[in-house]
Amino acid sequence: MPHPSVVNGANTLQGGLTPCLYKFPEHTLSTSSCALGHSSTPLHQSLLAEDSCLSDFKQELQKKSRSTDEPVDMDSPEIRELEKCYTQTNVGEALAALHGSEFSQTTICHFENLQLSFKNACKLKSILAKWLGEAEQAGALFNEKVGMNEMKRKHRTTISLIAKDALERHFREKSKPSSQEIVRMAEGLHLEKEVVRVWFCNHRQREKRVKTSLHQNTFLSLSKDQACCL
Amino acid sequence: MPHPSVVNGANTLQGGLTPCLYKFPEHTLSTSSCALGHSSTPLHQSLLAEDSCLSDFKQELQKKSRSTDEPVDMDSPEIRELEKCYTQTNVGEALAALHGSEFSQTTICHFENLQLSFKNACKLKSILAKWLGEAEQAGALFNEKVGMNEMKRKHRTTISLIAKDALERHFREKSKPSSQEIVRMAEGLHLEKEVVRVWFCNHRQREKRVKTSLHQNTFLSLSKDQACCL
DNA sequence: TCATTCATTCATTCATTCGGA
DNA sequence: CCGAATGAATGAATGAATGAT
Repeated sequence: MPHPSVVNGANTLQGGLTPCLYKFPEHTLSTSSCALGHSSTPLHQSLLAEDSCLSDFKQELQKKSRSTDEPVDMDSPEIRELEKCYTQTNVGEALAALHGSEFSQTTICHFENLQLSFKNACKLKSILAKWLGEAEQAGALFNEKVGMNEMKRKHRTTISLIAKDALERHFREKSKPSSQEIVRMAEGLHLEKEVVRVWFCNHRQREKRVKTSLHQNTFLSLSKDQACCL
Repeated sequence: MPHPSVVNGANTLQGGLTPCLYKFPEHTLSTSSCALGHSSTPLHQSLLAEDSCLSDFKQELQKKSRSTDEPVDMDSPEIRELEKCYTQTNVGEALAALHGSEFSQTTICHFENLQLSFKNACKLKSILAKWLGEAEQAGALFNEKVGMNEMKRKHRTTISLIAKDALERHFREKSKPSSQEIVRMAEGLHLEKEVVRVWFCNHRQREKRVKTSLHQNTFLSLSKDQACCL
């Protein structure tokens, strides 16, 4: 897999394409401490600085992702070829090259949309920054996916709108129901207990994300013009 | 992004350059106010204000699109030149000029025929409205499309009528077949599994569209308050 | 050129894994 | 069991290729 550095080099004029990603304030990249640390994580208090930063990052990544409509002045076909690769999926895969692990499209998507916990976002940001910034490596090569011999996954349940609505109501009343209560709800809605349990888990996660949301300021800027039709 | 109002001021061309197309009833442009059914518009019975709005908009856009037969009262050759441009394709491309993104002929077509989700249609309407409102630029620069050297796309499959029929039947019975079932169907019809899977996805989308259809003026059961926002 | 169908990319929802107490 | 991190499956938005004028 092509490495960003290539782009970077060829891309001297661009400004647009050369991500300021590379130039994050140090602290935001603060790296490993952030990533690995289950150790005492630093205060999350003043998120704002961090926040805007993340936003920028996101934008840059997005720019990078869809470059088609950019009136670019570099014509190297290789470059174009490269850029095509920056889909969420491919970014996720590419990370495997220089970083041990790779990530799913889902995760990259969450990241771009600031839908991760602060800590998690930090970690990913650091990884991404590294990836974007680092030159070397024939890291190029995508390592092969080991075809996981799948254990069959439980069939994905589709929760009806009605049921969802009910759950949501329950949730508002009590976000952390007891096992008993879960069973009862499940019966009432004709859902498996496990499904309900997991739904609550996921919902709690989501709620937390929203509350702590890194979006919060983005939020404000949205409101005026077309808040509606979006 | 230039704000409409700004442009407005700069809109010296109005008389000369602006085709009548540009000046459709204010209310149709009412734009941002998706939810605000504020219309001095004759209320179409029980219709959602929004709905009629969209319809009108559509008509206007269509007029715009094929202007050939319009008894236009302006003769500037430039104008004619401009008008030539208003094909679905070009509308889509033109949007890139003042709006970040551009759209395909396909999408514009869907929009005109109200074949988009409500939300999606709202969004596009707002963009288009803005575009229509801004006079200048309009004909202006169409930015060049860079010949995309595509990553190879899967060759488009043509599904036979017979197969389609079968699929449709299956769909009526179960719109959301399991992986297993998909495989079985695929085998039965000599199609790739993926093709069948995607067919079902697309069909579900279509069905939903139809159900929620913006066409059904008769019964838009959506509450105007909720429908749009959120 | 306009309309429809098959395909891809982006976003969200339900599921899984794992450390922890 | 929970919460956190992460992903597969699905839905939504959008487009290329094809069909129909």
